[in-house]
Amino acid sequence: MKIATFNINGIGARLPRLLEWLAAAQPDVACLQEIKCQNGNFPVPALEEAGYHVLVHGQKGFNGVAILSKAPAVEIRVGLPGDDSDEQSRYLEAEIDGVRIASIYLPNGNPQPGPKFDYKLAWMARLDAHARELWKLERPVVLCGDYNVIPTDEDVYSVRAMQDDALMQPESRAAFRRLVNAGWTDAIRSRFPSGPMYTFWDYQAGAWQRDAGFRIDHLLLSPAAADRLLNAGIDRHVRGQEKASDHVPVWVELR
DNA sequence: ATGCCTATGCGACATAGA
Repeated sequence: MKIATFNINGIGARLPRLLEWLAAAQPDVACLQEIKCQNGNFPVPALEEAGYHVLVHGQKGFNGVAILSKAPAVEIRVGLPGDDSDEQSRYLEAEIDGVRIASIYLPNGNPQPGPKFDYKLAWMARLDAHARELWKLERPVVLCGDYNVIPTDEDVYSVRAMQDDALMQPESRAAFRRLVNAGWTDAIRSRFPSGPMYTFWDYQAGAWQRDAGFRIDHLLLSPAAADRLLNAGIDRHVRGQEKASDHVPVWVELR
């Protein structure tokens, strides 16, 4: 079972690239982030024609997450619990082939300090609380998405260039560590323990050409899922295509 | 110190991203 996460940065601009990647990579499940459209404008027919069931949690203009699956999916949760006043579409959870899977678009948090950074940290605390509930299921769970956290200095092309960014503030990293250290497996670091494993390259200043990237898209596996881990990888080549997203797909294969 | 680029929207620039 191949499960992927892909921040597509706008479905309107990315549909051709997404369809090409689905056809080539053949994921059983694809968790998407930043679809940037309302539910009614998501191209469900084109994706169904490509062989996928579709769950969408959209929003006009910004944010928005979706889950595509070859097998039928049961929608478990729309939106992250813990704050009824939160109207941003950043969390969608489904049960697919006996695996609980979440598509996560964690707030960026810039500029910091400020209200956006406060929202990021509050959102991470809510995610941590919900992850602990999922943990209690003692079943295969995959929490995947754009976490907007650079976990360590090894995950960024330049610590100095990014030192004031919300993505690698000590508070952001501590919150991510608190989540992972509860017992989740960071799939990419499990497979590739060291070295740069970037998942994002900015559109600006030739970041892709000079490999000025960082690792912010993650798949966290519960013990029952980690026991089934066969392989993990990053589809770097996607970033070099015309009209590419600034993120690339990251995936795991479970037995 | 800032912009660099890209996507979206009741567009003709502003906002958000990271």
